[in-house]
Amino acid sequence: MGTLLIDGDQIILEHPTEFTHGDYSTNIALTLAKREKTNPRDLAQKIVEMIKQAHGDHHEYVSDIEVAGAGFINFYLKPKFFSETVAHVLENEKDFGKNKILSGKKIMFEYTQPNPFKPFHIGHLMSNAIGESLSRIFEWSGTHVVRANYQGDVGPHVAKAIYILLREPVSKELYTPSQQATYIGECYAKGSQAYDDDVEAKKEIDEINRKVYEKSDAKINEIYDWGRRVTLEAFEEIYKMLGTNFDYYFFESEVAKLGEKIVEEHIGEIFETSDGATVFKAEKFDPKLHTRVFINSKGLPTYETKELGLTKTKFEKEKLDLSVVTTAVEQAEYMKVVEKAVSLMYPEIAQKMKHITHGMMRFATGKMSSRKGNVVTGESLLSDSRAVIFEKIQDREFEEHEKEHLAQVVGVAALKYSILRQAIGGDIIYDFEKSISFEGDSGPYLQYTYTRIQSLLKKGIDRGIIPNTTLPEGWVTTDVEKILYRFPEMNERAFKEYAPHYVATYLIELARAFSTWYGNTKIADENDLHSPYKMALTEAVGVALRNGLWLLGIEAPHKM
RNA sequence: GCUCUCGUAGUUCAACGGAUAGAACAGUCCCGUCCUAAGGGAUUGAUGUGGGUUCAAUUCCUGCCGAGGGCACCA
Repeated sequence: MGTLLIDGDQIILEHPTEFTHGDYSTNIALTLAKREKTNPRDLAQKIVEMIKQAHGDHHEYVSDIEVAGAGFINFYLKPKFFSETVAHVLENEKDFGKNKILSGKKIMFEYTQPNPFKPFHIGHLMSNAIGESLSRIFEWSGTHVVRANYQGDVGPHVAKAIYILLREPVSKELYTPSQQATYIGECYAKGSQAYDDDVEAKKEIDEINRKVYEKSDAKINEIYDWGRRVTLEAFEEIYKMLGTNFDYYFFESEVAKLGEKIVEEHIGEIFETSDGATVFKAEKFDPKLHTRVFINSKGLPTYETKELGLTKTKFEKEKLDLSVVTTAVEQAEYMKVVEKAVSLMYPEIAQKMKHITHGMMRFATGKMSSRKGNVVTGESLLSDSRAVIFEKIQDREFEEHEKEHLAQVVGVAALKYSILRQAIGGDIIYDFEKSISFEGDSGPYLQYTYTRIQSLLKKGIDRGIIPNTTLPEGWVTTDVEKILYRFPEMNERAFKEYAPHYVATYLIELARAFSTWYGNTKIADENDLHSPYKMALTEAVGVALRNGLWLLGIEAPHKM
C-alpha cells in the first residue's frame, strides 16, 4: 500500500481484490464526491487528469490509470516494475521482506508456558506456534526480540501430582524423560480427581502444597526435584523439535517472593484483607473488572501475585520497550485485573504491557482439561504426525536418516500451519486428520511447492539455463509476479496486527499462483527465450516461500 | 444474573467500510506428465435474524436467537 498527495488530501492506495482492477486503486473520489458536490466518476476523471498532468503521460512504472466502477481509480503497473522486483528479491535473498520500522526496540515475548508436573498438551503447542511466529515476524521488523517462557513449578497442581507419586512411584521401565513426564502428567490427573472427590486427600494435598512451597519435607523435596527436572527435560525435547530457543525461563517459584513483597507494600492503598485473604477489588477502579485473590487465606500467593513478581522481574532483567504475553482467552479477564493493579503501582510498566490472547484447542464435544486427563499431549501428536508422514515417504529413494528428518519437519509444518492459518483469537476444533493435512491449504503444500522449485532450478541449470532478471521481449506479466512484490507489505501488516495468519494466507496465494503457472508453462526450456526470466522468477518465489515459512516457524526442506 | 468474544458454502477457515464474498476439505467430472500428482483444471454451494448509520455494511451501532469464555482463594 502507498499514499499519494493531491491538494493536501492524502490518497490511500490499496490493492484491489481482483487483478483485473489494476495493481493499486483508490476510492478517494467516492469519499470526496459528497464534499465536492459532484458525481464520483467525474471527480475521479478530474483526479486522473491532475495526476497525468503532474507526472506526464509516461510514468516509469505506471502503464495506465483508469476510472472504473462507481468511481474507483485503478493504477496498472508496467512489466518493468515486476521484473525489477524479481531482481530485488534475488539481491536481498534472506533479507527480502524485512523492514526496519521497529529497529532499536526491544520486545519480550512470553509464550508456551507449560507447567512442570502437568502434560505438555496441544494448547501449549498452539501457544508455542503463535508465540514463535510473532517473535519472528517482529524480528523481521527490526525488533530485538527476547523470548521468554514462564513455567509454573509450584502450586496446587504440583501437590496433586506428588500426592499420587508418594503412593505410586514411577516404574523402572519408564526411563526416558518423556515417558516419565507422561507418567507424572497422569499422576496429576489422578491427584486432581482425588482432590475433588476425597476430603482426606484434599487435606493432604493442601499440606503438600505448603511443604513444597516451604521446602520443609525431605521426601517431598526429593520427588519434587526429580519431577521438575524430568518434565522440564521432556519439554526441552519438544522445543527442539518445534524450533524454539528461549532466552529466559521464568519460574513461579522464583517470582513468588517478589510478588508477595509487592502486595505487602501496597496493602491498604490497593490490596485489602477479606475473609482472611488479601484481595484486589478491581471493580472499584473499573466497573467491568472484578475482585481477585492475590494471597489466599492459607497465606500462599496465587497466580496473580506471581504474575506481579514476573512482570517486575522482566523489566529488571531487560530494558524493554514492550512486554508481550500470549495466553489462552480464558485468562483475558483476570489479566486485565492484574494489569489494573500494575497500572496503579507502576504506571510506567503498565504502559509497556500487552496481553494477546489466542483461542483454545477444543474437542468438538467440549473443552480439554488436563485435570480430567482428556488431553492430547504435544508429544503424542508430534509422534503420530511424524509416523503418518514417514509412511507416506516410505517408497521415496531417500536415505533412512533423511526420511526421519523429513517426517519430523513435515509433521511439524502440518501442525504449525493448521494452527497459524487462522486468526489467533478463535478456538481451534481439534481434528487429527485436519491437523496433519498435507493437501491444499496446508504447511506441507507450501513445503512441497518449495521443493519443486528447488529441483526445477537444478534441472534448469543442468540444461544450461542461467536465471536472468532482464525482461524478455514480449513478456506478459504473470499473477505470480503480481503477488510476489506484496510480500514486504504483508509482513508489515502481520506485525502491526499481531497476525501470523496473514503470512499463511499470503504464502498459500503465492504457492497456488506459482503451481498454476507451473502447470501451464514449461519453465526450464532451453529453446525458450523467456526461460532465463522464468527461472529467475521461480527462484524469487522460492526465496519468498522460504522466508515466509521461516516467519511461521516452519522449515523449508530441499526435497520431499 | 452481570460481563467479554464469536455466528460466513455440508465441514474447517479468509476478506485493511468498497467493485463479482476468497480458499481448502468433502462431492461430481477431467489431466497419468514433459520440470516431484503432497500437483493442475472444471463444477455444485455461504454472510443467523429484525432494524439503523453510510453513496457503499460480512465489516460500524442496536434488538432478538444461538455458541463459547470470565465472574474470590486453580493456572
